[in-house]
Amino acid sequence: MTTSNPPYANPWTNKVIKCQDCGLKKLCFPKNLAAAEIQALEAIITRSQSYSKGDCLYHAGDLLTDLIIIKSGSAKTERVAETGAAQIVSFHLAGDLLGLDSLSKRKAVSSVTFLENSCVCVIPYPAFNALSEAAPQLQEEIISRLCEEIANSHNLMLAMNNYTADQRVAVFLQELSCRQHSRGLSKELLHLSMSRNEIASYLGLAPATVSRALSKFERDGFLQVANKHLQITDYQALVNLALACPECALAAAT
Amino acid sequence: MTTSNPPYANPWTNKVIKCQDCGLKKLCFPKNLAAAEIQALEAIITRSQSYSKGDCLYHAGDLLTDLIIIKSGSAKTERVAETGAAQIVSFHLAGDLLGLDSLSKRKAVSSVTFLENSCVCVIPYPAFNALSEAAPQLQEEIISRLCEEIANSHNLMLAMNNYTADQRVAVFLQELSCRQHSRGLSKELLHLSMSRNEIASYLGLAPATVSRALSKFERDGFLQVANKHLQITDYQALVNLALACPECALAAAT
DNA sequence: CGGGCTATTGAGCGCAGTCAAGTGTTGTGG
DNA sequence: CCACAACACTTGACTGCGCTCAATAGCCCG
Repeated sequence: MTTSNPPYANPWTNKVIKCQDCGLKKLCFPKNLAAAEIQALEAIITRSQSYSKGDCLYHAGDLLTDLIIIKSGSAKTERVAETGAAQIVSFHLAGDLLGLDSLSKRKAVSSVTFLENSCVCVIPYPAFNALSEAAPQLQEEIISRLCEEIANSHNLMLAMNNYTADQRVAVFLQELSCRQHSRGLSKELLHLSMSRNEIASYLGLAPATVSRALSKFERDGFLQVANKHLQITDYQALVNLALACPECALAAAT
Repeated sequence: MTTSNPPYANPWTNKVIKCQDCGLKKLCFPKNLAAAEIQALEAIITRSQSYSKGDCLYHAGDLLTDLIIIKSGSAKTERVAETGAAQIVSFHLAGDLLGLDSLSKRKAVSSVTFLENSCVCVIPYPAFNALSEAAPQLQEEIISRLCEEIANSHNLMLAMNNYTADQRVAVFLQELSCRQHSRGLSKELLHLSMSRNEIASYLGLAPATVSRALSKFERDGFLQVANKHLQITDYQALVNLALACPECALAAAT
C-alpha cells in the first residue's frame, strides 16, 4: 500500500517539515498545545508517508498501532454492516485525525480509504501515550476531537432524517465549503475528491438523486458544475437552501 | 427541576448506596477501575438526585458543570437545528453517561430529557479532573465511552440510510432488547419508556410508520404489542429482519 | 366519568429510488 | 498521440415506499 519513499521526509521536496513550519499548524492536532509539547511531539512523529488514490489505510478489523493525521489529500471512513450494507460516515481533509471511532479498542471498526494521493503523519500509540502522561493537554485534545466527531455524526443524522434530497446536497456543499475555507482555500471553488456515488452514500441518497440536485442548483443559477469542479456563484442562496446547517458552525470552529 | 430529597441518599430507601454495592457496578462507569480508584470516586459523587418524567436535565446552550450518570430510569438526547428540525440521537438507560457530546466544550450542544422518573449520580467536573490526573484510567474510560458513542451514531446512520422502515424498527427493538439483557433484564419483555413519536424521531420515520411496523410484526407472529409493553415471541425472526445489526454486538459489549 | 393525549389504521399522494439508455471522462496500450 | 475500453455521470420514465392528513380507538390523568 505505502509507496516507498524515505520516512520523515516530504516526498515532493524530500525535506523534513516540522510542525512549527507546517501550513496546517493552526488547524492540525497540535493547535492547542504549548511549544514544549509540540517539540516533544516532533520527536515521535513519522512524517509524510504517502498513499495513492484508492489506497486503503486500514480495513475494519485491522489492529491499529498509530494515530494518523492527514497532512495533504483526503480520505473517507466507511462502515460496513454484516449484511453488506455500506455507509460512508465521514470525509477527511488535511489536518483531520483518522480512526477516532476505533481509538479505544485499538481495532478498527471501520475502514479508511484515500480519495486522492495523500500524505499522512504517523504517531505511534505507545509513544503518544507515554507523552500524554506528562502532558494532559494531549488527552484533552483527543477528547475534544472525539466530541466534535460525535456532534458531526449527530448533525448528519439530523440532516438525513429531516431534510429533503436537495437540502442534504446543499448541506454537504456548504459543509465542504466551510471546511475548505478554514484551511485557507476558497469558499466558492470546490474541488470534489469524492465521486457522486460516495456523496450519495454519505448523504443517504441514490447517486442519480445527487446528480439531479446538482443539475437543479445549476438551473436555479447559484452553482456551476463541471464534473468535480464546482463553483458556488450565490453562496447565500445555498445557505438558504441548507437552512443554517449546524455542520458549518462546527466546521468553522475547527 | 430537581425534586427535593436528601442528597447522597436513595430517595426510596433513604440509604446511601456505594458503588461497590450498586447493582450497576458491572456496567456503570467504574466497571474497569481498580478498587482504590472507585473509593476515590466515592468521595466526590453526589448520589441519587431524582428527576420526574419529562424533566429536562439541561438544554442546548446550558453550561455543564458535572458528569452525570443514570442510576435508574431513562432519558433521551435531542438535537435541535436552527431550522427547528429536531432529532433524537440517543436513548439512555441505567449506567449510561449523559452529555458525552458536550464534554469538551462544557456547554451543551443538545438537550437531555428524562423519559420516566429517574435517579442520577453526579460527579463535579473539577473534582473529576483532579482525580483523573492521578488515575489515567478514568480518562481512558471516558475516551472509550466517547468511541462507543461515535460507533453507535455511525451504526444508526447506516441503518437509517440502508434499511427499510420495518428493518429499522426491528433494529431498534433488537438493540433495546440487548441493552436490557446486559442490565440483567429479560430479552423478550420490553418496556418502552419512550413514545411512538420518539421512536420515530430516533429512526427517522413518521410516527404512523412505527405503529404500522409494530402491527405488522404482531400479524407476522413474532411480537406481541400492548401499548408500551412488548413481548418478543420469536427472537430469531426479529434478528433475521434486523439482519445482524451491529448495534447489538456493541450493546452486548457494554 | 369526561377530557386530553397517544396510538392505530386507512386513503391518497409525492419524493426519491430503480432501471436503463445515452453521454462524457479518464486512463491505457498500441 | 490517438483509439479504445472502462468507468463515471447525467437524464428520463416509471414505480413504490413511506409521508401526510384524517378519522377512529384506546389509555391515563384528574
